Amino acid sequence: MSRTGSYYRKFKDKNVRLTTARKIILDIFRKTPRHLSADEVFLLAQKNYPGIGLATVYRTLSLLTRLGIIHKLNFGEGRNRYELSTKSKGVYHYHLICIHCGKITDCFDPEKKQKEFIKDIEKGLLKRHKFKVNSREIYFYGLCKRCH
Amino acid sequence: MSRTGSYYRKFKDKNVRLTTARKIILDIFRKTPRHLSADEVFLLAQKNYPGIGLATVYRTLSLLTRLGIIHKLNFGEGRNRYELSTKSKGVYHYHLICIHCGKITDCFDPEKKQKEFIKDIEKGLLKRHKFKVNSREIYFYGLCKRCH
DNA sequence: CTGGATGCAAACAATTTGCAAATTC
DNA sequence: GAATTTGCAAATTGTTTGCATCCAG
Repeated sequence: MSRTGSYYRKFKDKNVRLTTARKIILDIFRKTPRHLSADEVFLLAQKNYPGIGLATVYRTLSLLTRLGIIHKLNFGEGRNRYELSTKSKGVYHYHLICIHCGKITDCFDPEKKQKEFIKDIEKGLLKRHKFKVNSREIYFYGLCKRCH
Repeated sequence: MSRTGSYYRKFKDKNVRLTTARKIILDIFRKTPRHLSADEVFLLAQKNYPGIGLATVYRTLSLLTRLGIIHKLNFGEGRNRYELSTKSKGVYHYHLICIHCGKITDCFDPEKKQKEFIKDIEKGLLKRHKFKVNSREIYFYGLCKRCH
């Protein structure tokens, strides 16, 4: 509830209505540690809320992205995926994509210095390019454990 | 010609036919320092080769990607873009995407140490995850010079 | 000459949109 | 009660595919 509350506050702040569909979808992201496609969200949502429409899912995904609550990803599959934004927690992670079997792995930064390094790069971007970084996406493509 | 030759060799090696359409499209990438969508490639190709079909463009993009000559990118616009693969030259670069105006900027690594650092991360991925990195994509989303 | 490559149109798939009915505040 | 939000179906858009014809090797 405490964490949920912090999300709900973002709705209030922007004068966005807190509807059943939106609560359900937000909950799905909070409970599912995966990169979900619109379709997958739709299927999961139907379990608790039959009758929800796919269009609503799309509209909600777009809204949550705009609110900075979730983050859109693309692994080159021809569709988008979404994950809870970890920006607030300051957790940086990479995505490993196997070019053979398609498996996607989250790789949380095991070393403090890596995060520091990325911050360094971002400072440089601000100084040299006047570009203010909001979020970052780092993908490594290659062969996973099982495929090479 | 010398560089072109090195691309053509990849065709020969894989027993892939060197057709007019393919030469034209390869040339477009060699001459255009931008991230091109299939549609843009199609339009540019028509200038030198009217009558080329969009399907051929798509098939060629897929082929060149498979040959490792170009690299597929996605900036969350709902379509893919492609750029000449710089892997062979060992040049790493980031993409800066402005979330306000949509402008995309290439940012070539200005400091040697950054490249070294990424190599370091990749060594770690191999050791800890047994994941062999083939290529990487780094996107920074935020506000560009003009938008903030 | 022969199999791979092309162009065209039709097929697909993900996402978006218009609109009347239902909800939230 | 007023203004958003929803569900549905239809419309869009990027990409893929089937097939007869064409062309590189």
